[in-house]
Amino acid sequence: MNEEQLATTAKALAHPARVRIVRLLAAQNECRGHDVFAGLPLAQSTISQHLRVLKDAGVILSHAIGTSMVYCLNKPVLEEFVNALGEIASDAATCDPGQGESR
Amino acid sequence: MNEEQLATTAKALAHPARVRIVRLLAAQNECRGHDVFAGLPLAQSTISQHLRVLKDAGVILSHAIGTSMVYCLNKPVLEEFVNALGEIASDAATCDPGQGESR
DNA sequence: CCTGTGTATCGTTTATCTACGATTGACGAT
DNA sequence: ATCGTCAATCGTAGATAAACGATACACAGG
Repeated sequence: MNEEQLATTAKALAHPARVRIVRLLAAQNECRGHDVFAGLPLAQSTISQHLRVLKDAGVILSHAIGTSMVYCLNKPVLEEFVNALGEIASDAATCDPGQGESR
Repeated sequence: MNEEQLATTAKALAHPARVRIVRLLAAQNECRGHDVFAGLPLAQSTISQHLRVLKDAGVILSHAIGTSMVYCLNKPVLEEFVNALGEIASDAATCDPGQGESR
């Protein structure tokens, strides 16, 4: 996974509301739009925007069912991201002692 | 890890240049400032800003050595992030068939 | 046909991010 | 003292992002 892709996925997760959405979807697996709208203290239009960001990044999927929408996590995408970062983290040696100085 | 923390770390990783920096540090483990500056096609001041973002988020650590700086990954922070996301991903069931529709 | 429901999109405001050059300050070497 | 190096910070311009209300649209039910 290249830098662009990693950054794109990270960016999608770079807002508390979107993390919350992702958690909601993980917990419920297949979630009605209405439930998402009800699950956050934000305007419907704002949440819709967040959903779009997540979708554009490929983090979630959606399909219409009747008159409403169903959202769910795109598990493979999330997993790839986690794995790529996990590799980076495990490549790194633990950092030395005297660190915290801010100059 | 709460939504805020997850989002904060994700935000730090939400730019290709910063992902690149993180990879550099993972590869070299303890990296001179000069090497970071040389490793990216950006102005020194810009890179310094990116380093600060990463540092503020706790993703990297730094300390002065002589007249220059040394940067390294804050492995535990990265690992926590990866683990938290990994849990979310594994909580989720794989998403159903007919998905891709954009309405 | 009118109405309500569920979502997406538009338009706007305010805030944050990105990038750069220029400057600053600390330090070493000459 | 003067100069060069290293890195952070300042100031600024332009690009994106976040939030909202208002509006639009599709569809279901009466």
